[in-house]
Amino acid sequence: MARLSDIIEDFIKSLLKHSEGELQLQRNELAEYFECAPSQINYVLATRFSLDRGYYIESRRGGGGFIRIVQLDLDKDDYLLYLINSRIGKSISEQETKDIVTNIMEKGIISDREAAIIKIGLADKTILMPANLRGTIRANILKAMLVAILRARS
Amino acid sequence: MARLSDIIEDFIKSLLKHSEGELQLQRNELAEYFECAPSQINYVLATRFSLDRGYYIESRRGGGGFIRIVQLDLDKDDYLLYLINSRIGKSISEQETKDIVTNIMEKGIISDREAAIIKIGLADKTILMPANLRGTIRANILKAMLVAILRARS
DNA sequence: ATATAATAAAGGTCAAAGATAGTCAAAATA
DNA sequence: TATTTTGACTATCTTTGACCTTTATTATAT
Repeated sequence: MARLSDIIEDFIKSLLKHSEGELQLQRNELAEYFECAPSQINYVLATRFSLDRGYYIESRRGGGGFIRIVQLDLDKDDYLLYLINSRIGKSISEQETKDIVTNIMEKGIISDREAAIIKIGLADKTILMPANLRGTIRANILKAMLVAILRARS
Repeated sequence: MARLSDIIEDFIKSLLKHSEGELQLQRNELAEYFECAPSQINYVLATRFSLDRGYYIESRRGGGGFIRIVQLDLDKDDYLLYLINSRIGKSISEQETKDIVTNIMEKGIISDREAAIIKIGLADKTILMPANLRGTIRANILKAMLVAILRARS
């Protein structure tokens, strides 16, 4: 028996195909269509449309609320993708971050100013948290920012 | 399904475009035009034409009363300093951050891509910490990034 | 004519109700 | 055991309406 989550995944992917990699839908509507709990939609999004898999989710609550799924334009040997999926991991130090950011600047992927913004924002001095948390926070933010760069390129 | 508040927002913005950044209107008239409660106009003004978004509202009650919406045009460096030294403070929400960042983008202080990097990096979803810490972390990072922008320009 | 009181004509505030989406952990299933 | 499904509870955003405040105009008294 095919799992419902997989069916929903396929459904969303077929919608994405017909909409140029960007799609907006309503959680409750979709849940009703598949006769499942609304939170199952969140489960599908979290497990099948994660950053690691090349998707980015935005949403809004309240009247007229929605969920937007953006399919990132993935080039298999994209260096940014490697950073996001393999290099950065769960936690990263300030020095490693600086090295990575300087590197993508030198490659011409980001500007001097973008590099400066990211480096100062993710410095130890800026993230005033216990060291163990700091590395995690930094990794999450850095990965998210690289996604923004990936997205802005196409 | 489209939010009425967004429609009213767009309407006001199109009026502003044709009137050089300053506009006077009557609350009840507008409410009647959109068939909504007059207080919804206040809601739109408060959420879409806030200071953070670069607008200033004046009004007057009684006979001949009006609401005036002024699109602010500020000195870039002064505004950045104001944000860093007064506006942001110890903690700031995701929505306020988005408003501010969108505003400085519209003013030409940062690029689209820089705005996207900052907004995605400082989203609730990115900083996965208890809500109280999140606001503090965000405020510190945002201020640091604005400093980088201030330094990199001029 | 002048001061004052009543009325009308705006706009403001706030909280409740309505509309979505998110989280988390227990229960079910593979 | 790991993954999936469900549901109770939470968070956020929008819409509405009852009640409040301010300003202008008109009526009244002196």
